[in-house]
Amino acid sequence: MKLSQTIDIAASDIAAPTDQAIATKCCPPLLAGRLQPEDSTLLASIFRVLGEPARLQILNLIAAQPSQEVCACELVETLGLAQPTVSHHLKVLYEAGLLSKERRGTWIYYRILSEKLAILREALS
Amino acid sequence: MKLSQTIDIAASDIAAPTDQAIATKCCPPLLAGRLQPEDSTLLASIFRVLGEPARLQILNLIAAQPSQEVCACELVETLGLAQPTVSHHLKVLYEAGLLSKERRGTWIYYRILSEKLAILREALS
DNA sequence: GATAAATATTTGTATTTATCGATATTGTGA
DNA sequence: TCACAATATCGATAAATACAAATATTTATC
Repeated sequence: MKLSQTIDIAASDIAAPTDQAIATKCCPPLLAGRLQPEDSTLLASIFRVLGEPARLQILNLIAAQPSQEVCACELVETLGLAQPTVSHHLKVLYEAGLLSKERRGTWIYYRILSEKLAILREALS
Repeated sequence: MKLSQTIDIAASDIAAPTDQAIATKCCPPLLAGRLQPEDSTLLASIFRVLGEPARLQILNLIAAQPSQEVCACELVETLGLAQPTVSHHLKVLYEAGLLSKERRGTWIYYRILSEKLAILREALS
């Protein structure tokens, strides 16, 4: 019998699920130096992920937990969105490198990857 | 005869052009405290503005100028986009409170409103 | 006022994306 | 293996938006 395993992986640490991968290091300065066109596309793709209220609420809900993590099932209840919709948003956040996922039995727990947020913060400095 | 006037106004300092106005103070903490649904919509609307490569390049171009400002005509040349498209992006940035505009004769110069960027940075902290 | 230049708006189209129902997949426990 | 629960994927639709051509507006200069 298989016991519950703990597998914690960030999307951007492994091979990207899609062709338009998002590099782990993508820290072009927005307000200093010259931003290359490719870098602007990369940065914009991350900001666009934050451009949805539901996704911001997901990040906020995770950050509000004492455990700093939340399982997908809780999100479905809290956000008032359909399960496929929540799953979609989690995937978008995950593939952007903003979340890590960790399976524990049937449940999957998501955590914030603060590195990516730090990159965005630096880009705004 | 009318001389060139200097009129420097930020979109969010005056009555909003559209119904979905963006408040000047909109600093709900993303990673601390509870984010209200309305706040998430407000924050997302600003992040969405940054979710376009052309708009990030506009901000970067302005920041790269020693004068910290740029006239719209330069942007059209540099970005390689049609003039209406650039005008549209400038309008989006302006109405989001990220840019201020200043008319000097025929030309209009745009500057970055760092306050809004600071709000976003705090939201990511 | 008339003309030319810079910027904004209008309008239409194509693309992207949020949403959800239906269905598939994965893991647990009996 | 079977049934159940959690999550992911598929397919379709509606809404948002980027883009540019055509046009309008604003401003400076004559």
